[in-house]
Amino acid sequence: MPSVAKKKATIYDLSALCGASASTISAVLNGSWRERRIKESTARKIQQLAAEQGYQVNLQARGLRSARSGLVGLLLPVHDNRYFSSMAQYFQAQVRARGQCPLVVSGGRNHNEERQLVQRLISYAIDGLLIVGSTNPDALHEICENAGVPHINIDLPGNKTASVISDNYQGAYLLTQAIIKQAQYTAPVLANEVYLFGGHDDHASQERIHGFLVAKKEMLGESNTRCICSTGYSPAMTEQAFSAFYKQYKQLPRAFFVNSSINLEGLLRFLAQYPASLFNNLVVGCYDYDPFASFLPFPLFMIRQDSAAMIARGLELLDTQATQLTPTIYRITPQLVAPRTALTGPLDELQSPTFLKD
Amino acid sequence: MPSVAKKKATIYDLSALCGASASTISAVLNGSWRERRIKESTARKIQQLAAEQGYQVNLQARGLRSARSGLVGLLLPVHDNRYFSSMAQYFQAQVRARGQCPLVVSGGRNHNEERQLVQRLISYAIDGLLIVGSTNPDALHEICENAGVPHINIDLPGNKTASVISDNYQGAYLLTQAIIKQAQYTAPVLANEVYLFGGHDDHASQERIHGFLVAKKEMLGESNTRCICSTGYSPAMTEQAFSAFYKQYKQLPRAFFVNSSINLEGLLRFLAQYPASLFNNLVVGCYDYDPFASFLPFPLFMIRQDSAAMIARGLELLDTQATQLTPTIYRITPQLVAPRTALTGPLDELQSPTFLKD
DNA sequence: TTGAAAGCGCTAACAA
DNA sequence: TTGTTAGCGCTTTCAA
Repeated sequence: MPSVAKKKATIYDLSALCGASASTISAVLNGSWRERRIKESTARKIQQLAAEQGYQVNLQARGLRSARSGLVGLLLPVHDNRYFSSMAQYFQAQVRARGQCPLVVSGGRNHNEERQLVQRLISYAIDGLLIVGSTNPDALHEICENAGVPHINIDLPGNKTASVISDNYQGAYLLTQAIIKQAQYTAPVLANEVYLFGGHDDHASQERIHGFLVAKKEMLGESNTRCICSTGYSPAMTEQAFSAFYKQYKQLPRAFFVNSSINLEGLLRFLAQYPASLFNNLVVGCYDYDPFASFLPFPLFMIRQDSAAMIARGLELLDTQATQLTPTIYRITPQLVAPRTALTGPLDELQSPTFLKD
Repeated sequence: MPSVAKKKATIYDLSALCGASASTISAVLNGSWRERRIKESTARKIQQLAAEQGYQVNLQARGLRSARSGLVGLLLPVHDNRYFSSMAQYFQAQVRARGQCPLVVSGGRNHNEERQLVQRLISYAIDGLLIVGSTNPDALHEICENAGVPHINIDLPGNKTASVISDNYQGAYLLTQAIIKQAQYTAPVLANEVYLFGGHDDHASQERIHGFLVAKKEMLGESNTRCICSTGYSPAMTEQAFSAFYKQYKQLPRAFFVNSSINLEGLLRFLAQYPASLFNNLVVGCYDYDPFASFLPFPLFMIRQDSAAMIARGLELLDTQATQLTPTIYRITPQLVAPRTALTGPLDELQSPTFLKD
């Protein structure tokens, strides 16, 4: 660097410049000056001086002294996904509005990685943590609990602290009804022609499978097989699942339910290997919403989970967190989205940027 | 909390427990013990003790003392976008691999917000910052420079520090060629039937417009109008742009180039208002890649920018940052993606999670 | 090979 | 209404 970085001003520098003591400066600059009964005029003077000098608090020092950092953590499974990244978007806005700083990390659905990240965040003295979609939230709970860090589970519930989740049963029920009805427009549908792809051993999947089975039974009666194909949480593994199915049955099911947009991506990888004309009559449901997916060339019903509400509720709960014997699970109602629907999202709430003028 | 958080162990607690001094403990626990010529056996002993006691460094204290935090910042325009969120994904992985902690924030393309965020990050003593897609990177440069924080521009270049950008001219040239060729399969194409939607006054847009115009001229000759429609950076504004075009011409262009996936979302909002059959012959190019968009029911060519390479180069440069009179701009070649193509992404590099077993 | 001591920049009692 | 003082938990000379 050419102009070597000027050493940053401290409250002592300001103190030397204006004669007030460091503690007065501190109080003025951190907003506690009214309680400290500091004269309005001194406060103004100091604020002006600070501005002139380009003073910036050292938040590490403040955090060290006060044992809180102003950082609020969001632990996601992955960034690269519309559902989770919209959570990040809302989280960032809401945390900033509270005057804190968002710290968004992703653990790649790897439990070890998640543990390490949480440890790390705690080492930075985060003031709170939202844990999204962890497959072992209770282990993370122990870590947070030991460190006295308030934390809430989002999307996948735990048994040790409050959780905010999508109403997976309800969403799956609606989604299943929708795809069956759609398939029935073409021809009557049999119970064993409707499948679910996904279904791991986590809570969300259980509930979705339940909703799927109930809706199916109500509309089509009992089937002799469960019609559930396990995929993984990656596009590649999902592609394999579809390939395997296709190899065995020489076709895809009349209608099927896909557990998330990540799985849906796997379906596309599968489809890409064949001419588009081969799968003309697909009817698909996806438990996730993606604006582009909604316009795919087959009827695709989706569920949009209300990530704004989930984040808002999660942040609220961080403040009120009282440990209960049986921690509450808050269910947030998701929305069924018909094919060819372009919903608005978090980006629509951004301020109009300056280039609007032209 | 029921079991009130045990006060966290400090190096002094460990010191009391094992008789070694705080400075010895410190050296052992931060890895500098070999240089300090501490006996292997004492080191082992202390490490074991620390593990037993569940000791965790206080990174605020370490940071305060050593004037670095181990935090590396990534400032994005928005989270909720495949291009930027894939950057976040790669960034997180690479920063973690370097033993540091990623701090991803988004400024919503609002310059004030960006300034505040950068100030904030600096207050946390970040060790470096990648500035992605800022419309005024040079103003942010001043702030970082004053604080002595190494920083690199990504995606949109600045004049004050090195920048890593997509080769926008080349990408736009290829994309334009592709959509014109595609449209020509149906019938000959005139120069004024091919449009570009997007085009703000930033560097990337300029270069893309240039590539678009050159490719068009080469293939179709000069046209009497420029065929460029300004949209904003939001889906809503883009929808308006398409509506306005449609109102005026009663149709969309034979082939057109859309500046980003955010603009493409605006196109879908427009399309959603009409029956699908009305726009059967669209040929579209999008300067961004989205796996779902690739399977839309019209030929959609896309450009995938190499976010992995951009982030990797950016992080490399952070280490070597020497201010130059004319800071270098590194261009990263993007990839033309044919319709119906499902590329792999950052999620494919994640470790296989444990539930693979079933 | 280790320990003692000073101090990073801030906040919060306690005095004045 | 303001100043003095003692740390927060760590790193880093300097001594031993």
